[in-house]
Amino acid sequence: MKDTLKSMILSAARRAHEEGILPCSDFPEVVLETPKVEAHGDFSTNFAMVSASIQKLPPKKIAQAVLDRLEDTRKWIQRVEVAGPGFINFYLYPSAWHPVLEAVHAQGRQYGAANLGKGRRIQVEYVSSNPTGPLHVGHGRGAAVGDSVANILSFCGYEVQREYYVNDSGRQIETLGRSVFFRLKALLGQSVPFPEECYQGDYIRSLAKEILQAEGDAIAAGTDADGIAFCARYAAEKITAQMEEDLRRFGVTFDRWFSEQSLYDAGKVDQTLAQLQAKGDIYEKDRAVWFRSSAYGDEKDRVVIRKDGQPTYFASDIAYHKDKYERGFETVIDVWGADHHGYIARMKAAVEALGHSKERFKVILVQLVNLLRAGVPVAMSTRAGEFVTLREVIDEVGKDAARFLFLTRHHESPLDFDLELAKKQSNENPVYYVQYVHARISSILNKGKERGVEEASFSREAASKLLVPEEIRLLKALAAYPEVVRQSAAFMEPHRITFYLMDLAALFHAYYNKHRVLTDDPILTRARVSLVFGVKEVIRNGLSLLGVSAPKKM
RNA sequence: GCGCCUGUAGCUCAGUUGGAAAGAGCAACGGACUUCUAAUCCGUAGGUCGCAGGUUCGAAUCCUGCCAGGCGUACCA
Repeated sequence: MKDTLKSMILSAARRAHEEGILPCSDFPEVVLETPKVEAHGDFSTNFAMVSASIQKLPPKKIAQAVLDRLEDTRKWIQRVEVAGPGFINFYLYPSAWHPVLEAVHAQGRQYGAANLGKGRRIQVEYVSSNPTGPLHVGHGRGAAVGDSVANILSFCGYEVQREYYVNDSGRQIETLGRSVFFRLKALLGQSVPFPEECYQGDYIRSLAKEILQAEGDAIAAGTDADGIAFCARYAAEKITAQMEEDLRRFGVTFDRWFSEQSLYDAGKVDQTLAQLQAKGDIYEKDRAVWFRSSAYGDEKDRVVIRKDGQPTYFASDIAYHKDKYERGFETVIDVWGADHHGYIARMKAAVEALGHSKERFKVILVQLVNLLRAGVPVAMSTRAGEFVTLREVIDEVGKDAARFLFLTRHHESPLDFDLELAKKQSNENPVYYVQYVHARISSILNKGKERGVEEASFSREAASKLLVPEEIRLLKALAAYPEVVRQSAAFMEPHRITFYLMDLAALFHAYYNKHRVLTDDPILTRARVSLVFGVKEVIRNGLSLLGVSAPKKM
């Protein structure tokens, strides 16, 4: 609809030019927007104001010239006016909105989909928490954002792969092994000191107990080094499996769990460093090996091999990203916690040094989550093993409420997550507000079916009965959905969907309270059933992009 | 010190990428259930968009400089 109006405006302007009223044949792109105030019409364009400097004419004069030459072949426009400093405002007939409903009915689950991606391959990597402890709330936000971005991109025509990078190598895994090993020793009755840098949480003791029961004798008989290595492998696998299960319950599943260790096993870290070395981007200084990231915009060079000979995390991360591009992804998206933002410049530098455009690497930074209970901050410290796990949050407030609340903020603003609020089944909790629309409409449709109303049918005759302002508002909102999805994909901002759904829900609840869907007039009833069915479809579609269910009953 | 993010109603936050008079929810106050789900709705009240300049027809939005908060600034990950 917008596109049709845009081309109407442009051809009117061209005619004005041919008639010699507008001197210049150069026209800006027509931007149509929905005014904030309903009194300013259904659509509005600043075309005349933007053209003013090119045409060297007052905006109002240009607007009038365009307005006089509009050819409304579809009979949509009830009234056009020049307003304010030179806006052209369009007031449409209710019938202009009826085709929207036809599109929603025809496209169903696909309504709102776009083909921005044109099948291009894109990878979203998210969560990627070290397998040294359980997932906590902060990871939950990253999971919700990453998963939703993946859903949205997939809905918009990208071929999306979801990946979890498992840091199953290096120092922190060794620390994990030692932590479990020392706890196990203690269980064996040996008094050993428990180093401060080791993980303190209770889950370490549980793991030690498990190993003791299964492999206790072998561990006791073997060397400490073997014992630590065994504990490390066992614990990392076990924790990874638990994370996978937690995420599954959170509605998040990955196409691939990518092991950091596998990069070393396949010699890919060495290969990658050799490639950079061949380009002259690697050098030795102070007995360590450095990557010349400052040549690619980073503030300084970075160590890739420490002087003790051990590669840094960054070294394998470069190899990992090289591997991603070799797997054929055109764009690679990493979802990181905001505390990693200092890492972006060096990773971008690495991507560029590997010969890929920086544009092909994007980072979504997700800000911290402050966990509250009834307004009081809940203390969290990973070191001390005091934290609220994602699993506890899911158990306490449910998957839907948690995922929805994580997406009620722009991902770059910090989020207060209140456990009590999340559990509240009231207006304070937006997830129920939106889901309630779906449940209410489902209920209406059931009642309608009992009375013999066909739910999914659309007819132009019936649709023409949709005339009250609340109905037009709903139709306009449905019409806006595809644009919201596109923007959400373009900016990788799922919260746009969340806010759209809350707005649509508000419009529906207002309509519901003012008008009855099932009336004595069969044609009007059919029209309204058809409308609310459309609303239900869009609510369900939107919620599914957020990974939230759309219940038929509440 | 430098870098990134954030400052919008009492609180929590949106703001269509530069548009018209600034938008919700919560909290406060007053109303609406014999009706398709009241987990809902209607109404009232609430603002120097951190501050100061600049860019132009027009700024919460872009630029510069301050102020405040968070995070980062490892041969940790």
